[in-house]
Amino acid sequence: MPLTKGTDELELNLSVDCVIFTIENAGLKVLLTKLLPEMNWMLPGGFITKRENANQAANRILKFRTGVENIYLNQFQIFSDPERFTFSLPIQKGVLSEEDSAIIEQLPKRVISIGYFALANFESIHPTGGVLEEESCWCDIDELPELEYDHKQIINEAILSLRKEVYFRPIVYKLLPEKFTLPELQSLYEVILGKSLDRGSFQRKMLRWDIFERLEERRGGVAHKRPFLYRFDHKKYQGAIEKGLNFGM
Amino acid sequence: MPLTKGTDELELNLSVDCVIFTIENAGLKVLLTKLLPEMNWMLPGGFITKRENANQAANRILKFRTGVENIYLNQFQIFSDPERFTFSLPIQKGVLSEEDSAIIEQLPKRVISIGYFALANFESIHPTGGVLEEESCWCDIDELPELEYDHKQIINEAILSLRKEVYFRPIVYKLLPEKFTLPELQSLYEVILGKSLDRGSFQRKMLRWDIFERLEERRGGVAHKRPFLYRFDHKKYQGAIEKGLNFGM
DNA sequence: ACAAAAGTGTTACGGCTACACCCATGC
DNA sequence: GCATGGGTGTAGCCGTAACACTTTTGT
Repeated sequence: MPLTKGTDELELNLSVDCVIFTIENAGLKVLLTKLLPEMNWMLPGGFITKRENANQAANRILKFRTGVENIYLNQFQIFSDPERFTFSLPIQKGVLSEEDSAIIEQLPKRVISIGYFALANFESIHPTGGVLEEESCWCDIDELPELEYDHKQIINEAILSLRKEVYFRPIVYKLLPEKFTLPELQSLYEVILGKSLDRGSFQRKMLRWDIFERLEERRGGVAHKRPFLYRFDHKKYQGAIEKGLNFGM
Repeated sequence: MPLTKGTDELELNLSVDCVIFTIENAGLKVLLTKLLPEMNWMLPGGFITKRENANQAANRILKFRTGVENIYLNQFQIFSDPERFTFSLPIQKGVLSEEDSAIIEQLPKRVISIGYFALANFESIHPTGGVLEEESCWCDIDELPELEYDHKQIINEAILSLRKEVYFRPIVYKLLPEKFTLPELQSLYEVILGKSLDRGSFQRKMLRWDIFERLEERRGGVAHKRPFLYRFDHKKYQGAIEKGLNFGM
């Protein structure tokens, strides 16, 4: 697959980079990709096309990388340093098509990037696609490798923004499957906020918000009391918003 | 003064627009400018140059428009609709220099803009400068005229962002002179949040935060008890931050 | 039976709201 | 003296943290 459908359809100095978060094994991970084996890991991203806005570009890239639509997306910052984009891709005959090489040589020296973060449920996502048969992996935020460009900075800013957002909006459930237990939700909050929470207080706080629907089912297969399953309830959430409820942690 | 110092120094599809807030007569105002009499009012803004990042551009524009440096600035959103920039400037011989006309004809059809809001103290600002001897005015946010491009939308988003920010960070003092009274601070909060607050509770909350230094002086010339003057204390603020104090309203 | 973890009850504390009261000032 | 508005005191409510206790399950 060629890098683009044709240079003239892209805004070559405007890109979008996505920090896609997920939870796996009680750890907060981000999706990284490697364009070529000789390059460092980087964030999934791409140029904005001439006929879409930044949100549309981010959604397109997310769908391309994860196969999932309607993921939670948040535009959190712009990275506009004149020197941030130092394109180190080795241009070798045989690795890139003639067309792609020509495109890369035409790229401007300066690209500003719009940073998005996304929340994805690990089970429902299958990182695929990407250009040039590239690799991709979920990487724990405490074990980031060397990254291309300023992508490490982008991830760090994304984590800060995620925390800030989580501190006053109940968005973390988007990292979980449709049905989840309160202990699972709590462990999620603990990972993201980086501190432990009291179980009793946490449960009561969540239930007082009254935005989750408690199901009849319980999670089985555990060597202790089986916890109830809950599901996010959009109607209840809207109602709570209208009442001016405060979701602060 | 010509529009630019030379087209090749600008990123012609990247602009910055500033929503500069101030308080006057107990009303929240924004600074608007008019490039030419035939045009609608618009936000102060400009293209990013090749050697600066977005923050530097916003600071440069702010200094140019207000004469003040180190104003509080917050990058709050990007406006990237492909159709948002429909340049309606009437190009007439005699109004624009040959050079400027040539520049405008070269402008790309699409410009994305990075939205900033700024908080300025009314007394210390003297809106000046601007190109083409243009007018400028402070306009109440409840009485906005027709605006060029999508600038009305940008202002509305800026107001929302300002409120959000104010709800959990004590930044409003930046709209006041160095020394201010608690009632002045309260009236500011009331204007921005759009609701009235209890005086007693408000004062105690502010004092509990312990980020303002109470001076010996009082505000005179009033037909009632003279209120104390306060000053924002950066050291105390840093201390409060480190203690994890919550500045929620 | 026992360990492990879910779920619930209880208490104490702190912040917030609402209202009352007192004080200082200019007219 | 009086109206105006700043400053402070207080009682009640509510959310929260902390901890103890009970319940349910798999081994």
